Amino acid sequence: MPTDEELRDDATSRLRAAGLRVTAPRVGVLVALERESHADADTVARHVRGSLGAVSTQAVYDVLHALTEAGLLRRIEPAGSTARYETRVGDNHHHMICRGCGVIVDVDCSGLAPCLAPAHPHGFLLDEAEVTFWGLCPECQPANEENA
Amino acid sequence: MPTDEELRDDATSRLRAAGLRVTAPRVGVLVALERESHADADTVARHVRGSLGAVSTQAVYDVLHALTEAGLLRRIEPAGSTARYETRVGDNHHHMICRGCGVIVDVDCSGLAPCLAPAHPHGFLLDEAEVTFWGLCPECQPANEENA
DNA sequence: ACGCTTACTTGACTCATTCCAGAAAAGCGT
DNA sequence: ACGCTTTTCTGGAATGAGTCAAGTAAGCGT
Repeated sequence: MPTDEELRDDATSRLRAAGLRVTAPRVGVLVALERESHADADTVARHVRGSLGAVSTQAVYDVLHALTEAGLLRRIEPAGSTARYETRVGDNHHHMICRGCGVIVDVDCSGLAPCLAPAHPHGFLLDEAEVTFWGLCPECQPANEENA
Repeated sequence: MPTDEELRDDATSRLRAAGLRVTAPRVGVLVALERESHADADTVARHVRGSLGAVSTQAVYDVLHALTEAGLLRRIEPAGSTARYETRVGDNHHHMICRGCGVIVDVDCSGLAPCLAPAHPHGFLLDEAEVTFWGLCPECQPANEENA
């Protein structure tokens, strides 16, 4: 478990590497998402406020957009949920989402070539295959069986 | 191209088979989605009003929910778009979405077993793998190249 | 045809997110 | 350290998809 300082330093490096100014809200957002991946804008805002004090909602949305634009964040929009963000970018990994508690877990792509080539592309020029697995996490499986 | 009457009869049968009451808005919604698949609630409402006259927005939402619940419709929520509906249910097909014009095209699953089994399920009990292909449709490819 | 039950209407309302605009603050190259 | 430029703040308002609630209308089994 890295310290907050390590996370802040790392976030700072990434911001500079992307040619962006290093500001407290930006670093805070990156640290918050390292601590809790797949958080929504509101959750990120609460994390950032917890460590930095007052930060406007506006600033949080601005930062999330700017960092997503710069490729430092990836935005995902699972069905039935608000937009969520993660710091893991650059690889085309996928997600498993629990229908019970909503938890989102990263899944490596495992290089499934078939997933990138549908049987009939109909002339489409594809650049991404987004895969979302739906099911029940270990926590929610027993609870669900009892209800059934 | 089936006639409206054929579509209405077919929709009526499906409603009865599902044990649902046959009402004008319900039949209208099913016919609308046969005519234009992957339409959002607003588009469905406009179609239905075009053929039935006044139908409340609420009724459209109620019908879409009820029919989705009953398994007569499938709801998809692509990132950056509102919820969309289609009448093709029962098979686990996927979608290709054009980043240019937003058009959605069905893609057969082609039985890609790997897509249903991630490398590390982390104890999840999965019931669905949702695949969305992103790219440019044939129409939007030239336009995009010119801009580049 | 009757009446129970389900569906539809109306209108107010929530929620995430965006936009607006001016002022204040802060980063960073020199 | 200075000053230009970008970012953030205040805070108010608007948007658009979707929901809630209570009354009215309509389907359908008898």
